Amino acid sequence: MSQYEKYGEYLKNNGIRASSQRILILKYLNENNNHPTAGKIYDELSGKLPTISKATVYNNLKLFLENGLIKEINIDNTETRYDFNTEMHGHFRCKNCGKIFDIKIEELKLDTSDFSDFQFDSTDVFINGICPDCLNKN
Amino acid sequence: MSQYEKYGEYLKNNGIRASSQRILILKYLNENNNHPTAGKIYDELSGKLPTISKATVYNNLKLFLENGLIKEINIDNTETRYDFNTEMHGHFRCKNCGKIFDIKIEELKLDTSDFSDFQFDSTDVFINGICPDCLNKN
DNA sequence: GTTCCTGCAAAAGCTTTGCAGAAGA
DNA sequence: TCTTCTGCAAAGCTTTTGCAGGAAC
Repeated sequence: MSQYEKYGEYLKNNGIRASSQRILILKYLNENNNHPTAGKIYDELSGKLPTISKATVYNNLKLFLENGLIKEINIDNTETRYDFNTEMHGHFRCKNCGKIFDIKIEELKLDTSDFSDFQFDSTDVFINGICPDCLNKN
Repeated sequence: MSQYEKYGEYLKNNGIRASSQRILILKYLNENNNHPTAGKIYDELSGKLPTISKATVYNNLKLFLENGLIKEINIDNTETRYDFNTEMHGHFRCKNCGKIFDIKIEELKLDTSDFSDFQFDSTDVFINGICPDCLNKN
């Protein structure tokens, strides 16, 4: 089975029709752990499939998100980033250059005494700071 | 010293000129722990000071943020929320109604072995889920 | 008096939506 | 064949910017 077919199967197993656009978007997210924005994904895929539109990218990212295939990162207020990886990790964001680094979480304990009737779906940890490259420049 | 003068002093102590607009914005954030958006703050203040503009609200929120007077919450991708409180707590957001609740963090331990040369400025913990009110409705 | 701020309007992003034609099952 | 998706363009949001008049110090 080709890479292409593999992603198609994966989509169908999740109840999503397998269009070539969807396969390309999913493949990109899986192969590039760069926390890309929708715009970045669009720019990259335009090279391979020039007719693809931004609306398709946005609509399908939303669809993947609703089906739990990907994760949303709202560490920056101007644009949403996406992440294929689902294992528990935090995100460090450099205030200066905007680069994002994965950081492993060893332990997170919340006081849930007032939240017994709440349904918890996901937890995100965001760290803001400055990366070594930017520290050296200043 | 009046409430008004108190906020003015607070601003000056932080090297910021004390305009009536700035005092109102800061006062609103301090007295309302609702994690308001810029739009919400503008709407509320328009009642007291009809001539205030959205640009002023946005510009001053940015200014307060840069000076560490307030905190930014990017739990939702469509709009930025603000928080006067600086003590360490997480934010629970209901996926259904969008309401935000403060949640106390007992412990957070990160694996910083690969981050020794990074400067850490702030840490945010966001939890997504569904609140009891919305759970009961469905 | 000098500097900085406000308010207005317009612009600049990111994201969503309506609809006709095309592709998937 | 029937349903669903794509691509285009336009619209809808939040947020930022330029500039003349006004307020703070």
